Amino acid sequence: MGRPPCCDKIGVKKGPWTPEEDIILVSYIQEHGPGNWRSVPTHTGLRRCSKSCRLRWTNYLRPGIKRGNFTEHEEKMILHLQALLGNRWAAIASYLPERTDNDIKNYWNTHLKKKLKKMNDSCDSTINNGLDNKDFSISNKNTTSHQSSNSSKGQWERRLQTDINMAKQALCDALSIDKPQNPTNFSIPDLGYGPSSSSSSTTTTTTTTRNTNPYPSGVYASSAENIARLLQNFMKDTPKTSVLLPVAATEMAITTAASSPSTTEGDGEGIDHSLFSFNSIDEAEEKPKLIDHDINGLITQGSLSLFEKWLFDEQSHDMIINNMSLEGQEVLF
DNA sequence: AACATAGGCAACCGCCATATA
DNA sequence: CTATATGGCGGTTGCCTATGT
Repeated sequence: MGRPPCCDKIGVKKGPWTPEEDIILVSYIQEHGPGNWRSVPTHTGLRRCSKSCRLRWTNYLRPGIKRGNFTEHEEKMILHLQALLGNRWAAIASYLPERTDNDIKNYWNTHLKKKLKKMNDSCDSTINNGLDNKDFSISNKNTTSHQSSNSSKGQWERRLQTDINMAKQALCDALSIDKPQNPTNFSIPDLGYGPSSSSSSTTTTTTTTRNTNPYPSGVYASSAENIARLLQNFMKDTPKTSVLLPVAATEMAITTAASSPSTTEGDGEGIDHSLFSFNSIDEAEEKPKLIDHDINGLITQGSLSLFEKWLFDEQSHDMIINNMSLEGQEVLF
């Protein structure tokens, strides 16, 4: 009955991953592609649970992951998406392909939550000084409700559904406007976002890329230097180690360090398993993820792209956030 | 300089939906 | 159809580092 166990729990190693383990995992995935995690520990000899391997790959080793400080734009997007989607970090991360859900979640918990709390506190004091807090903004409502540990999942889901429906309504309104090509002209009254008259001027380079398509073909190829960095650290940390460095991984480090990302697709099952052959795999995995999990059935694909454009447009974003009816705390940033 | 505390982050845990035998 | 494993996700923990006393 059922499937065989992925790994025996006995002898499974826990805790931080060593560079050696990372390299073994990376080279294995480079050869076989991500997925089929159950076979990873047995084939690599890693004494890790398959789940742990998958997590390590998706959260740290996967090419294209951007680490370090979040930009102001990313921060705004997270705030906005969190207000819209709640703590659905994977869904939020799908809009920030360079960031992992874990990263976003951590950033939210360590930075943004405090920031919001601060703002809410100041807002509360403002409200107590004369404003009626019955009709609080949607942003605050959502934030507090999603964060509230007491709120049931059912409530949360209903709220999310309401939010999405409102966004959908707003999109329908926007699409009936004369110039649907210009997503920044959306007005989202139900969300408390004021009408926009801002032009869709250019955004940052990364944003521009994502504006056109949230999942550009080269998104993972764009920064695989974390693998190279890993190898560098590995070399630095264990200069005398005689661990057999997989050829593929070495080539990859050299390739990523030296060359710009390849834009060619590569033969999915080819012999040349370059690092960038992951692109097609990841891309194929991520694209439907967004549509299936987030707004599927609510927004058509055409509308979705407009929605995303709107979402990714920094200008409109600034406007939106500034117009979020935060009842006396408009100045968020 | 030594200790205490707080913050950040990687990794684990547990649940759920889905796949599979 | 049932039982069980897998993959995915969000919540939480615990270690490490930075900062304060």
